[in-house]
Amino acid sequence: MVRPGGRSARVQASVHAAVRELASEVGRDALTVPMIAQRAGVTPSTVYRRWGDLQELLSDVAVERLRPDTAPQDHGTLSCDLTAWAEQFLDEMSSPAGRAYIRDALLGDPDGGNAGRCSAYAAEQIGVVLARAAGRGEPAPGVETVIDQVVAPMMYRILFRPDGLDTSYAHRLVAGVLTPAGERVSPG
Amino acid sequence: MVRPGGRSARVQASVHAAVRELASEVGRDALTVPMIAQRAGVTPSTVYRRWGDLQELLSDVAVERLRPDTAPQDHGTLSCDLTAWAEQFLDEMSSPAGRAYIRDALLGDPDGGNAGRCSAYAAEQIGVVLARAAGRGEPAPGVETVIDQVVAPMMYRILFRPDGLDTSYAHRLVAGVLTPAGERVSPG
DNA sequence: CGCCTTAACGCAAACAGATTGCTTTAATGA
DNA sequence: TCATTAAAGCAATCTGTTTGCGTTAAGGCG
Repeated sequence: MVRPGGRSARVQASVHAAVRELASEVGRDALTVPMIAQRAGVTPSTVYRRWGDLQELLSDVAVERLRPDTAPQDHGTLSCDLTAWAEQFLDEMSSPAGRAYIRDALLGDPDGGNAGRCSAYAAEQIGVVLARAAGRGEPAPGVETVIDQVVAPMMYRILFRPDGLDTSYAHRLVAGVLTPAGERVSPG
Repeated sequence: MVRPGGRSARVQASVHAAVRELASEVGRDALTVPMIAQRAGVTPSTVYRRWGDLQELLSDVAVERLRPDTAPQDHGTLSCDLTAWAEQFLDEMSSPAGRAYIRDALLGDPDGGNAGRCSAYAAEQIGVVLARAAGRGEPAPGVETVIDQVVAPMMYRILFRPDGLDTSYAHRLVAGVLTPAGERVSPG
């Protein structure tokens, strides 16, 4: 029996808000469960019983913040749409805050559900862009292809090689996935 | 003034060994610093002073275990070499143990140094394979291209979508990076 | 509308891991 | 061998975590 409404919902909202507030006040690394509980007007045991530990709570909050709040903008062509989306994605995700959210989402995630949700967000956004292109009659790759050739390389570098990432890298990846291979140049 | 030898080295080796032993005995999630310290014949404060916290210690150990112990085998052609390497990489990294190591390496890694080291290991192995191909006179892509189109997609799926990964996925990725784009099929 | 069941929360005590000042050991260089 | 000092040991303290039990209130039902 799950109880999604009423007091439980208020506690969840209050705790999430407390995490966001305190993270911006004292910094993410200084967060503790008792501190969050006090700000949320809740006892620590409530947090531990619901989320298990600090990492799972942070993972929960991170996934919410990584959820796109709006559909990708329509620039008229697949190339422009994908480029703009990739540019924004890289920009947001490679920032210190973005990297912290990604790490948190991956971290406190025993069953992989939160990570899967993050990936689903990106896939959904890309799906919108590609469906739009199909509606225009433009030839377009599949969602999985874009994930493999655009999202995955950006995410890999964000996580494993944070240095030297810039807009032109996103541009090269998008160009690569849209360009017939003969004319392609190395994205390195 | 750093002291890499003598007692410090013994403590480091002893603690690392304790982590590996205990991880296989009681499971990674049950590890605690006091437990590790006792097994290593060391006081907890020593571990905290040297590694900061449990996550950084586990990150340290994880990176060591992710280091390849041998050069990629030579199968005679670039295609075979890369395929075999990618297959083994995916196999090792997508296992529960492999995923735990990757997560640990990413996790307790404030400055990104450990994650960078992991990426460098892969780049080095790929570099060997590609240099071998060049020695044979085979045409070969650059290391960065292979990382973008083979390593990154595998790692992305290991971290964000652990389901449905198999050998054929690695094969498709390698085929994709070695095949002139006109004849390419979608890797999805 | 009010009662019943029980999930979820509050409280507080007990526990365990993390931190720190001070002392002691031993690695390095002269 | 001696002087220096990084690193380890020890122990007290502090803070975060866990848990048993009583209380509150959400959701279901007559």
